[in-house]
Amino acid sequence: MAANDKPTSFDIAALAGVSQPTVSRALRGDPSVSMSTRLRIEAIARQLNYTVDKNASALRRGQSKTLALLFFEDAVPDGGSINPFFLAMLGSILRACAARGYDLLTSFQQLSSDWHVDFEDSRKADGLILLGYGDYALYRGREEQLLRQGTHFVRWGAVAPDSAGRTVGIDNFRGGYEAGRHLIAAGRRRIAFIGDASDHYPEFLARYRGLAAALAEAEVPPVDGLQVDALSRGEDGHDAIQTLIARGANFDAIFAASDLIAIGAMHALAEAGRSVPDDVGVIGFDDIPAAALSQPTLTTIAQDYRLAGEKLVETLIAQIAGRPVDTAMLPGRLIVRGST
Amino acid sequence: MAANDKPTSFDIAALAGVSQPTVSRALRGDPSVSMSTRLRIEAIARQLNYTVDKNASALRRGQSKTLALLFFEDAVPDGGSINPFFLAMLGSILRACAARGYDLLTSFQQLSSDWHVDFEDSRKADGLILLGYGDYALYRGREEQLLRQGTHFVRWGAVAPDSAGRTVGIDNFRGGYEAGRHLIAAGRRRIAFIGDASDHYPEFLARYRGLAAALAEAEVPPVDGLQVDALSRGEDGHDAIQTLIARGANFDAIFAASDLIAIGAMHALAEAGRSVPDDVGVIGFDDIPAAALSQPTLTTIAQDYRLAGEKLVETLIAQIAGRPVDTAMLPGRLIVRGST
DNA sequence: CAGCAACCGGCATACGTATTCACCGCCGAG
DNA sequence: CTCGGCGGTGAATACGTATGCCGGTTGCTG
Repeated sequence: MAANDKPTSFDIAALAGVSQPTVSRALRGDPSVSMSTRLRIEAIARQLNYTVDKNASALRRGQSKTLALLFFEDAVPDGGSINPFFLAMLGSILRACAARGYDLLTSFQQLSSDWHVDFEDSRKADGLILLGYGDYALYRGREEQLLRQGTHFVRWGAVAPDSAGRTVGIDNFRGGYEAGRHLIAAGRRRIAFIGDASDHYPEFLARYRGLAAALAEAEVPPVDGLQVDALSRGEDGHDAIQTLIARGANFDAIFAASDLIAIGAMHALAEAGRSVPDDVGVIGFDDIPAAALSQPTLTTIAQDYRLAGEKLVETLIAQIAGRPVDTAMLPGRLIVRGST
Repeated sequence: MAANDKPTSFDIAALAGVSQPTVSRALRGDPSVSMSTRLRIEAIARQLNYTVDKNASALRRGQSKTLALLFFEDAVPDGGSINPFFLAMLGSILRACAARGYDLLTSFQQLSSDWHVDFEDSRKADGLILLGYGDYALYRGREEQLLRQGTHFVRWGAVAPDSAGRTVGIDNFRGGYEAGRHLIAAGRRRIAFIGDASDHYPEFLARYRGLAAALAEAEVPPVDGLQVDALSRGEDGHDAIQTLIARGANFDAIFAASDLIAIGAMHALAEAGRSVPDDVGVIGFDDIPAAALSQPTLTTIAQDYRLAGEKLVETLIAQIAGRPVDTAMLPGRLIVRGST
């Protein structure tokens, strides 16, 4: 070994007086290596600062102990920032991976782009985690391609019955229902929903349906004209409120499909001179960090991103290992703050 | 090739009637392959959905076309969330990597832990990006180890003269100075600084010194007792304000070392019945997304994370390629919003 | 004392790509 | 006509690890 090269298992072997395969076995904890040999090898390895060459290892074993995280964004203005909720998920996914000895590759994808999905193809990753709100129709097709190729993946999103074991998501319907109940219990009767309620965004749609169910249950008569489309940015929420007001809509509460929308909406309400929560109650969805920082602080349905990341990783790894997996539906949790 | 296996360069070669090395050369754009052969090979590769096995490629070439991003956190409460500013940086780093054909591995590190810094050691990455506020003393030593090992890395942080080419950072002193000038121009005279001003956090310290310089320049007499330590969380800012008030300190403006701190501080001010910006002006640092969403919206010194990510990646890649690099100092930009 | 099992560990090789070197044929110059 | 050169390609091999298979040693049993 030249003094400057990274040591290889051959170097260790030479120093330990054994063969290279024995080094490999010893370091991987193979029981067919005696304790004393293992200890000797480990000591030398530590001393030389040896680490397994993951490329060679991955090449030989056919798996890389790496997962890839793909963020999707609908139309990213090029400097645009990512929805904080997904960033929070990133954190918990990272931890879950680390706990299981996996590394994580991260990547952005435009929904419209080709996502060559090079990662598993090129064997850099053993599986894919798909994350992002976005027009469902757009990646429906890609997903089928992944299935055809036998790629391992899990998606965060609306849990559909047809994607068994490949989706982990929150119970959006239930979340919407809880939000509705909370507002109704607070005496609100004319509740507006801000968010796309088409099947292009199945998660938002489920939240809307949950709200509708709560209203029906409480026998609150539905009011027309209280739903406004909005995607996920704060500006969208802001604009939606202006639309409502321009329509002359009469509302005493807002259920926003995401916290970003809700916060944008609160700004618009403040500009319009409506007080939150006195005139209008506002509830969001996600529980992003900014929800606790806004003024007033935002009541919301928290998605447990810690559990979510955990579940995503666990499900994916099980799938890779060929273990049976079942679709996971996680609970949302109502967090009452100042806005209601 | 068994029908179900991923195709290799040998499969392409057989179909194209050439040898495997020719396939490798053709796909890598080596000019020694004739145009007609190249086109034939490319067509077949596309048809078979062939992608280069990155593990084999990395093993053979000794580089992986992958960078690793290491987040540092001082003391992470296990579910804790990451400073949004760094998450924003993550986004821009991702884009910069993608633009240059690099993948990005992401990882958390506790400052106290061993960061075996396995990534470059184990050849999964060609270089490291170090990101995080944190007690400088704690990773000083590790950095020297990296240098000894010849690891390629760049750090985001205070640009020190002794770490030539390995640090990219914002001009914290200048940022603090601008913040001070802005507050003074607004008629503030008793400006409190919230943030650690010891050399354990050189970035915060530089911001503080910038403020001091602005005060001196304007011949505003310094006031004692207007600096309170705070790390980076919102609660720290909140507590710091309470400390100030408990001290009976008389202040008309706050310069917080980070936006999170500033937002926490604004909450504490609201609780204490002080109006922002009427009674107290508040300015932060970073320009995290929540700064535009808080109420009132927060005046701050923006760090251009887009440029920052770009610079980090560019510097690191240059270093890997053996090109000379120089330390980069980026400008901050004052963004005036509602809090001043 | 022979036979056998359990235990350890070595030999050979496979993983898929990139690169070095050698080779062949062809063309133009001398 | 010969030779040098060059464009284009193939053969061989290296990268570092993991693993199937097999052989040797030890200790125990009958």
